[in-house]
Amino acid sequence: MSKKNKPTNQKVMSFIEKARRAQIVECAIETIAEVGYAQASLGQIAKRAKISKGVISYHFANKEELMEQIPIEYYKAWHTYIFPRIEAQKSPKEMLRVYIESNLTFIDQNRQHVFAVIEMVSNTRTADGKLQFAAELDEAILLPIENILTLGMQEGVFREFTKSSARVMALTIRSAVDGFTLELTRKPHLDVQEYTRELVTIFDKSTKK
Amino acid sequence: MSKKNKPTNQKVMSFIEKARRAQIVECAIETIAEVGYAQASLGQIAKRAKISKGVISYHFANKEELMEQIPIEYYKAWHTYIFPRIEAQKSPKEMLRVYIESNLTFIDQNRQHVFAVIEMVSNTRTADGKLQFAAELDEAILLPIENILTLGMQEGVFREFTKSSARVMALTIRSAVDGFTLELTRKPHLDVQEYTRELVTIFDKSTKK
Amino acid sequence: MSKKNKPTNQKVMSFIEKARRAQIVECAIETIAEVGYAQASLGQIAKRAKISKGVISYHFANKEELMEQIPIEYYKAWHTYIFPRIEAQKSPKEMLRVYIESNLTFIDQNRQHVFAVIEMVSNTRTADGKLQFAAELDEAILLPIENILTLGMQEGVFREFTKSSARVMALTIRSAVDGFTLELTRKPHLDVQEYTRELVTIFDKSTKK
Amino acid sequence: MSKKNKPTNQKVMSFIEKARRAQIVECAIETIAEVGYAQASLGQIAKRAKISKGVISYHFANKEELMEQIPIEYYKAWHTYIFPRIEAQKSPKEMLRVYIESNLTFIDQNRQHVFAVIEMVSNTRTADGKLQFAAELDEAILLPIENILTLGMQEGVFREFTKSSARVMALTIRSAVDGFTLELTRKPHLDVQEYTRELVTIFDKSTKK
DNA sequence: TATGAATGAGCCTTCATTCAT
DNA sequence: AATGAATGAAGGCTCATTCAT
Repeated sequence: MSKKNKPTNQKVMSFIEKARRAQIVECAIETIAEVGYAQASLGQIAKRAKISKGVISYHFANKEELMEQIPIEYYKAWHTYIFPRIEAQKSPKEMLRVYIESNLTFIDQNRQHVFAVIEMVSNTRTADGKLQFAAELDEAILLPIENILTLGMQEGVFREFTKSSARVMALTIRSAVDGFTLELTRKPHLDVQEYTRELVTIFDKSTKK
Repeated sequence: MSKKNKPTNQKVMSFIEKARRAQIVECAIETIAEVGYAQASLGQIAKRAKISKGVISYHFANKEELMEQIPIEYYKAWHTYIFPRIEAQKSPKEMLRVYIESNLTFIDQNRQHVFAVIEMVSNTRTADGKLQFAAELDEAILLPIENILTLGMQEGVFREFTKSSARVMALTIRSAVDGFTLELTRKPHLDVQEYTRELVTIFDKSTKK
Repeated sequence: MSKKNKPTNQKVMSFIEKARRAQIVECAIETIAEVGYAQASLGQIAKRAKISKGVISYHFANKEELMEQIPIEYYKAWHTYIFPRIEAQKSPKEMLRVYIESNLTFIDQNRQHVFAVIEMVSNTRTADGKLQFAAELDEAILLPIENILTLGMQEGVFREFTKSSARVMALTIRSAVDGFTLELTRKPHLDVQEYTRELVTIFDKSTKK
Repeated sequence: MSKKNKPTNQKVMSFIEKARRAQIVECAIETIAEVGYAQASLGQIAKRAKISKGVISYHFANKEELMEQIPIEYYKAWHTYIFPRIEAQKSPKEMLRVYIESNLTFIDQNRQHVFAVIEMVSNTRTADGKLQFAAELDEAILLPIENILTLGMQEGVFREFTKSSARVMALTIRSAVDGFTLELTRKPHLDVQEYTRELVTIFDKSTKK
């Protein structure tokens, strides 16, 4: 994944160490959100964190390791927020509604972080030029949607989906959520509730029997 | 838009000059598509084009002017491809189908260019950190969808749309198309026809009365 | 003066920082003195200082900030050297003699620095092509001469001077000093004492009643 | 003088060739006068001359050869203007007055050319970093003054001068003339006649017995 | 003779990274 | 655990020069 092998000896981190890393990651997120990935140099990040550049290098093996934390942290927070809400629902139709609602709410409440992740995903590459997080992260994000669709189909409340048509449906829902993010970036005063209602309607209709 | 005023005196370009510029733009597209926007330095582009770095500076005032050509050319080609096909349709429903079909076909046939534009859109910023093309380009792309939706509503074949719900619908369709692009990048052997059919189905259902 | 606003927040510099900057400025002076302003690239300066190019950028915001130090330091040193000597004199005639003597001595003892400043003055331009230091620095240098002339006239030991004829006289004295500098550059083994005596004689005669 | 040996086979130049070279030199003078030596690239000069950059390279072996013409042409014109006027005088005192007067007039009437020469003299270096024209040109310019001084001394109208005190006197006069040039650059609306009168007075007094 | 095109060296600057303290 | 200092590679750009046409 990275040029340098990640150290297998996952050092046990002290509490302070963890806190310091978290603080730096936080600053990295803010920086990316404000000036964009390309301008988010270690210098910029350090300045915002009011620490010296060296500190970052001290706590992270390299820039890459720091940047990796951003989607990791994001995914953790996202997972924690989304899943309990979905699992609290009984019907697939409700699950889908809640998936859309909770995603949009989560994005609305974590704008900086979301934006930083988007910046990263579209910028970070492996040595051979492939997009970095695309594959793995996306599967993790698509799977729950596909599961809901499958469940709904089995229960007879959704229309028929083949494996691949379920994937297209899942990708479209996912894209709609990402599209909302971009629109929110462009129009920060967007009426989130209305947008949510519309998306729910759209995907309610398009999954109905 | 740029710090340096764009020269209004569009110099008359010789045929050769035009061809050379086009060739360099082509190489820039390839380079961005392969290594990403951030890594697409003039050096990289020149290497791919097997010319010296200076040649690029000779034909373009600066990197910005070169990069600007990419979405400009893209939008021209897109417009030329999409619109006649839509206008050949009689019903809004057909128009929407053809919008989706022709977009996916166009993307499939211009993968590199599309990808390069996506990279650019998500990377290029103005001096104050705002995304560059977001606003203007997006309106140009969303408007035709909104027009189709409005038309379909007036003709009574689509459900009711308020101005803002039509916009959400349009954004969702647009997002679905962009989502296809990303998926195509990740899975180059994707069954494009099937994907197209599914998207048509999804948005047929979600716009229906 | 410069495109980038000069930071008003004069950062408190550590002793080491000051010393390093001074050392780099010193090397810049040497470099300009040896190869001329046009050839005095950061690379050249760094090579002479046996440091990497980056170090200069680390200590100075940009080349301009480094170069600005040269006349600033020069003027400080010049002022410190010249003025006490003039003020120690009682008569305007002695003041004029000492002005010439101390200037020539100062130049003789700071050949490189003087030369570097001359190079800068005749090379540095503002964006609109005007010579940079010409105006401001020159007034600061001419004024003391004009004051001596005025004083001598009031005391009746110098001939009459109008405001503008005093200026021509001052300019001529200043030019003679600068001319000495150039001659010293061309003939490093010049007899400075004799040259001084002659200049004193010339301007003694030409100011006499 | 130059890195590349000047071709010994001084090709006989056609009239047209001479005219073209003269035109280019003229443009080079204008360019230097307006934007300064450092900014006077072949591109700039070519643009002003409304010819292609290649033309310059075609007519001059390299930039250096072009630039060399500027002081050469200047010296020719200067010589042609100054000497007949001096030789028309009978007494050394008159000669000195006319030397100053005609120099200032010449400078006033050839501002651009004079300024371009100053820029060049202070910028052009040989490979070893020495100022280029300093030596040779200066002797040619100082000698006539020294001759006047010697003559005046022999005729008993000037005070005693040793060889080296005559040189200092000559240098001072020369410096005064150069100082006038700089002042003229800074204050284009200078009263040239008054300045001339003052200089004549100054050097009349300082050479008098 | 003149041109447009191309080259390649050099410039200033930014930045991730290293290291002694 | 943190810092300031230094490095060196790479970036975009300018420019004198070369060359085929």
